[in-house]
Amino acid sequence: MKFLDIGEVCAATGIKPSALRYYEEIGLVASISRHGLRRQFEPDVLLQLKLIAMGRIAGFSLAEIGGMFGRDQTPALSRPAILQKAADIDRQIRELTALRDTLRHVAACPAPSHLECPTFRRLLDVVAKQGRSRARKPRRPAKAALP
Amino acid sequence: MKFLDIGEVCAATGIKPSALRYYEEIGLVASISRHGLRRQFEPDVLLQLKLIAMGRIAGFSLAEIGGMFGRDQTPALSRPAILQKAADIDRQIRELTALRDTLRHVAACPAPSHLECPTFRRLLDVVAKQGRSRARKPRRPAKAALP
DNA sequence: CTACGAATTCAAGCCGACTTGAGGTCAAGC
DNA sequence: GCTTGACCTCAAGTCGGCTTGAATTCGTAG
Repeated sequence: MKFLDIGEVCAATGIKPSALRYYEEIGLVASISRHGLRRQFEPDVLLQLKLIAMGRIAGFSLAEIGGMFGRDQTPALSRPAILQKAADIDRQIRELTALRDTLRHVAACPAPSHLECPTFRRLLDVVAKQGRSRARKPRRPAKAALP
Repeated sequence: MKFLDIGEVCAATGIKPSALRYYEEIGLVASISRHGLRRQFEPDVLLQLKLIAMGRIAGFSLAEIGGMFGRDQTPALSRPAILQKAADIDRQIRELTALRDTLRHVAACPAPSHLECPTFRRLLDVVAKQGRSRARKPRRPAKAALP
């Protein structure tokens, strides 16, 4: 059984030990045993951490990520819920695309103030329309934080 | 001179007065005068706030957004720097696409544990390759919260 | 056998982005 | 002219996601 020492996991992923312990503390990953004090992980943890990194980049909280990919084999989220997440990401991709185009335009446009440039305003309108189409966000249920 | 009362701005954008004051405090937007105590804004602030919302969705911090689109007409960021941001967003889009595909696969795949599914692993590998090119600090976008 | 260095625990701290609460001010409507 | 309600200020609080620091425990190299 080749398990991975926490140090190896950190070296392989670039994640700090403290972060890894934190992930374990909140139940996002699990260490399988100890070597002395040192946590040992199954190699699969590397894939899980990759997944977690993906989720973070996509803007999901650790709690949401835990919900999407439960540590155990149970899917943890209903099929429709997962598809909803996928749709959310699609929307995010469209917005990012608009932002990217806007930035490229800003880099190219000679207008003195971008707010005066028609092309710029058009790009903003694109985003505005998408924003309008999406469902209303939670009415301050638990949180609205953005790190 | 038709200025917008803070209340109107909030109504138009869904942003809370407290958040708007915070944005002003950190120099992201500027109020132009007061009506009694009430802040008055130029109509352009609505576009600026749209821009800010875009940036937040894209995962940029308020500081970064302020750097990209300074309140005044000066571009605040060099042309290459802006293009670099655009390239970063392109990468982010690719990662989001991979995550979305992974989620859709998870919704469809019958394997007992996704870590055992070859398709799933292949998707992860796609992301892994991209991630290696440059580690990106994850930043959680704010969810729009209504009062 | 001892020293070393990496990992451990636990509590506390930090940053970003706001929100909340207490106490105050104001212009508009009756 | 008084009430009302939205806004004001300022300090403090919150939440997520870690990091840092102090004191400690190991396994391994020498």
